[in-house]
Amino acid sequence: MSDIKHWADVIADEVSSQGRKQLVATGITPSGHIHIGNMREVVTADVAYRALIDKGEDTDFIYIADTYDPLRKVYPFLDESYAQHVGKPLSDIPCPCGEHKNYSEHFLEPFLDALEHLGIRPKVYRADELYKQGAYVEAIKQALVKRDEIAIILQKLSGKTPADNWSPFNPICDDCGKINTTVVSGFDLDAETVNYECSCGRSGTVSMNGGGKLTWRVDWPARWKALGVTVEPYGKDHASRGGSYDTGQAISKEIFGYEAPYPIVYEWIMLGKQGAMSSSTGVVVSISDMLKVVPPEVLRYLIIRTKPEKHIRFDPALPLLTLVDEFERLHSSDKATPYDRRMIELSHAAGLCHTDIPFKHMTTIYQVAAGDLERILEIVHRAGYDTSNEKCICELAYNVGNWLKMYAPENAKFSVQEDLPVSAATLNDLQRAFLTSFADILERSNELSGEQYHNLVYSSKEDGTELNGLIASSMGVEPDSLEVNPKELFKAIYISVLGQASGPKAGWFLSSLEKDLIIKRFREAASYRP
RNA sequence: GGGCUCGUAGCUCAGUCAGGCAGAGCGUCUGGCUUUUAACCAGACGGCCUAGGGUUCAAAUCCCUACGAGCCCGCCA
Repeated sequence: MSDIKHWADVIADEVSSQGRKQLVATGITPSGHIHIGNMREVVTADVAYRALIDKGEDTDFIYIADTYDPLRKVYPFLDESYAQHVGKPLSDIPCPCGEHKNYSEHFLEPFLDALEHLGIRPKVYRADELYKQGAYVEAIKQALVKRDEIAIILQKLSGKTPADNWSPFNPICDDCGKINTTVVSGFDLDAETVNYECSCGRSGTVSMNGGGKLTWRVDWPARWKALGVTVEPYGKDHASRGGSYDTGQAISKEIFGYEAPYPIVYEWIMLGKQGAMSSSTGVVVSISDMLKVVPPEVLRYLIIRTKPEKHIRFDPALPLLTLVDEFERLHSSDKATPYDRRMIELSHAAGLCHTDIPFKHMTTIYQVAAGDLERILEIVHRAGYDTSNEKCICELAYNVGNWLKMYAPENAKFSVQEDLPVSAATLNDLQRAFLTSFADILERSNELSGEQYHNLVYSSKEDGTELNGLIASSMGVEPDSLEVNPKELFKAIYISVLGQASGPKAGWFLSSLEKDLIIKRFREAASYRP
């Protein structure tokens, strides 16, 4: 099936047209921490953008931060002092940590930082600046003049009748600073001003250049026209009949005389079994947390591999490992189909840092080394991996360490048990004989290297070796008739040390433990009969 | 109540627009790698394409209905 196209290329095919400049737009309101759910919007837009560029279309990509939207309520992560700011534009509210220019910058900056990591580089606009620069003045004038027509469109499509005093423009009160408490009482097209009355008692006049903003359902189509947007992804919340895309499309065409952009409707990202990701329910994985755990390419891949209209079930625990694995496999596979290769291409982010060490394997190495970077490098080297790119290995180790700390399920972790695990009761005679004999030999030897441990275990099945002889005599049989399957012996090691049937590369693992502990534990396990 | 989107292997999903033998990865099982594990390689198992009806020579694909999942319809992304 080599003729399957990636959805982004299908979109690019559909929108591309001779000579017209394409503008992919995206936007998010920076009213709180921006999570992976929101990330879908920008990644979707970026992929559409890249697909258009790859088709040779003249295309730009912009991101508009809705910094002029009012604060809706005091979110759980805000303190009560923010009650006084509810209703004010985000860009006029103080920063929660005091280190940013204002409230919206506080959330925007880390987000823009994450975009950089993901290789997403749109031209960034801030709504408050656009309004202040006058980018919306024409639209504001038309909207005010055609207020009634817009009201009819809204009524007809959404079924809601706007109130008598409704206006497409919301002035910002120059006394209380709020934008959702004012009522328009008049306007002057030549002076480019709007008169209002505020529920705080104030009545005044504001400029169309930043003195207020269009209400969302009008703001959106106004933006399409003002900036020339031709493609825009948006969440399915806008997609239902009578929703804001529907009304926006009509307003754009009938009021502003502009064809609405090509819509890309995307579904939500569901978090594990907990349902949709949403800041209000607290079901959230922030982008910065995710970037601590996985390379940016994988994050992009997560979003890119699924068509926008399907929801993505995202689980940062074990399934995340599978995802990373799948990505790495595709990345280095020589059997990748053109479709696979296209996905890899579209997943490409900034500063590609690639090692040939699988993420999953690193979880073992990391735990054996107890997170110690030098030991990790040592193990990696010993295992025969390419260690020339130390920085990438460290990055991977950093991701893995965070994953283990933040999301790893218990069964992906292992730790040396403080006491003899009760599962030692299941050990058979051969395993017991092996553990005793192994301990005996260890007692008489010096510290062993990982490889020596490894070889020592395997020597058990070879006639004439010390271990083989000890096991045979311990079991009271002739060495000739002794049948040893090393697999069983490894199991015995894991059970007595970890309480699990399997574990990391045994030799290297043992060498990371205290020799005395091994001897003591093996003897306990061998004689444990509850 | 009205609307939007989705339902394909145990799991995650391609394939649906343009009807033409039911696909991939993961997991599982089996075997291989005579240094064998949570590494690697090969093979196998695995499906009433949610259900029912319709159109058609031919339907996972198009149409209708039902069921299931998620979301929107509070001008609020």
